Amino acid sequence: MKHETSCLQVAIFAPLRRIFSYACPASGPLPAGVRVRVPFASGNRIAMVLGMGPCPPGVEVKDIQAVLDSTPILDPALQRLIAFGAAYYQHAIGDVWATALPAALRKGQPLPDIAASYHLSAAGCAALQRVRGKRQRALLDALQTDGMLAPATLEAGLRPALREAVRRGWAQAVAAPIPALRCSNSPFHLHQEQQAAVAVLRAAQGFSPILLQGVTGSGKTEVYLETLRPRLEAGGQALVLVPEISLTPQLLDRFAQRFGEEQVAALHSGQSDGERLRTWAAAREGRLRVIIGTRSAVFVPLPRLAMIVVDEEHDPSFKQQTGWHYSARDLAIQRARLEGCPIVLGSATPSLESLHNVDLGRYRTIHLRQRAGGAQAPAIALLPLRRQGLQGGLSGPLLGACAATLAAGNQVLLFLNRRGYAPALLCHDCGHVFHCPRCAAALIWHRRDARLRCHHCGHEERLPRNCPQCGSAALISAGQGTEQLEDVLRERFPDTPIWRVDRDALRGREALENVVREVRRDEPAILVGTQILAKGHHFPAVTLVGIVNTDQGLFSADFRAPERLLQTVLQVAGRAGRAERPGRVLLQTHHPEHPLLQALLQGDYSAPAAALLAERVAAGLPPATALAVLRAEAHQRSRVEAFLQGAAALAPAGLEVSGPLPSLLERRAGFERAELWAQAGTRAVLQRLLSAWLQALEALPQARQVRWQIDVDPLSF
DNA sequence: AGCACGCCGACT
DNA sequence: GTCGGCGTGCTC
Ligand SMILES: [Zn+2]
Ligand SMILES: [Zn+2]
Repeated sequence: MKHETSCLQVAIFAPLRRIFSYACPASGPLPAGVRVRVPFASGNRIAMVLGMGPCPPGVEVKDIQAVLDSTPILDPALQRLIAFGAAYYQHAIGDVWATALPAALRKGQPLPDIAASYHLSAAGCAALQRVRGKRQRALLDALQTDGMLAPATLEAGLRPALREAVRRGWAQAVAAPIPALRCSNSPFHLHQEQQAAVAVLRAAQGFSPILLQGVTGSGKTEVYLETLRPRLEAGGQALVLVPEISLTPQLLDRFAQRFGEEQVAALHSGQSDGERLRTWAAAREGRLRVIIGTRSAVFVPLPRLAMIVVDEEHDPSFKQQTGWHYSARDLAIQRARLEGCPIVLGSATPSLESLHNVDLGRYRTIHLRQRAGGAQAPAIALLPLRRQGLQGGLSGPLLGACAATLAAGNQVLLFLNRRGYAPALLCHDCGHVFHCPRCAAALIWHRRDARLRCHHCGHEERLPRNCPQCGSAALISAGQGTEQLEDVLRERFPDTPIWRVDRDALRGREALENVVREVRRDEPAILVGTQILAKGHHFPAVTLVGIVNTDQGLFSADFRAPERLLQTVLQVAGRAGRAERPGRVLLQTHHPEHPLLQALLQGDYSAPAAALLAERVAAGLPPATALAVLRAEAHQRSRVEAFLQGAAALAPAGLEVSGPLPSLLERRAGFERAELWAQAGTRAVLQRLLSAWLQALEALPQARQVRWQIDVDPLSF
């Protein structure tokens, strides 16, 4: 029997809401943050050491199989961030660790020693004469000619050869020097607001969250660069988070030009495991000064972290939608708090959460209202739709405006957040609607490849010829998608190039870049697209923006829909126009009198956003209160119902629970889905109450009959 | 999450 | 008669 408090406490890299104990190794206790391989169930798994603790009573603990790290792979502040992330989002600690680490480390690969460079040893010189392997030969030659080689710069094919050469003693490790930082000066003259912003941001010390509200084209990136420069020159490192992979290349270019190619790196899920691991390890050793990355980059170790930037902080992509439902933006704020560094949240259309924090005095805020280069804000106007015939969802006036714009030699951008040809196909004779067999949703007609697809599960089928109900061949579509818009426009403007920009049209890596390059040639053209058009790329020759389906955002069951609409309209508007050719934005709507649209006409974000925030406060919704959703799914609706009823009954005093309510998508991939809403006055109180509640839920017998998960601060429903 | 065990449908 | 479908339960 082991001593009471002498067991290793370990988090298995799996979504298990418990900690497991193993015998303390004979060599002594291990520090928290070291990975181990442990026997588990019938096999073995990788796990993270959390510390020492009491041995479980009545269980024969096993010995660990291997210690994978000689020192903790994350510093104490990041370990605390992980612990916070598990506690706040009520998620299994082992899965949180696994999500936070690069895949290679999660799978148990060793942390590479990036600091080491290699040169040829005496034995290697001798071996040079007789070695025959092609790879080995090439490697030794390279070592001889270059004198010194860093694995990170070595072509991938030669890395195994290097490992082999080290093993045989032909190559010898030496600590490579960290390249010196050489900043170039800003090629721009900062306008007065930018200078003021930079002055405030440079002066920020310690934990200090600052919301940078800069209209599109106000030069936020230049403010980031100039703010970071002195901090980097003083030896610091910086973390820049962006919502999407597609936004990294442009930002990476700007940063590399200013701070040097070898000082800056991207980190995102589009990279290979090996590439991510090398970048991660180099950042950890202080060899990289700036990391630009998406969500999971918030966990990259940076020993001299001096500042965090979250760009486009309003973007919902910062919230992970599967597994551990964390918000990278919110964890970035927590990280800044734990590391005691300033954090800048930048956006032209800040989230109501951040605006609320400004109102409460938790964040400072800086405005950039001036556009660089004297560009004008686009004028916004409504196009009321009153019983007029629509052609493929486009009104006569909008088509007319398109024609006029093209005739003047300018470009048009039409925004419609719906892929496919039509969001539904139905029988003209009996009204039968084609539904997904596994989901409670209509199938989307993709006319280009004559298929019906479900956008919620993987289901797809050939376009049917007849109605399965009555046999009629008269099948008609309802509603419009981007494909249909494209067709209508081609017919109406046969001589104008039309670019469809959505996930279906953009097959392949470079597709978007190609379209952007073509469109920037400034010939008259029409861009039709989804969400993708709202992010990143600027189209200077676009002088007309049409929002085709405005009303989708006005009357949605999701209480965040109006906020999204407001942000999307202004973000899309920001893609267009330039100094000598200001843009204009037309919103098609059946509800021109709607207060949100009326407020939008001013072209400013602050006023309508403040109004939406006031509505949320009045309705007791986030960010005025804290919300979590408990979701459950099972093949039998009765099980879901029974679990959620049982859960509601167990809610601790103070936790306001409503439901069960059917989810917005009642059935997905054959699973019936429903949810409970749990609210509390503040996030801290919510966290405390949820912890108690979930502990009780785990003991609930009905819990084993369903798949359940908790989403704290949910963004989509 | 894996993985083993166990109990019912359509195959050699 | 088996092979394998996934529903259920467990992992220090
Ligand atoms: Zn029919
Ligand atoms: Zn489906």
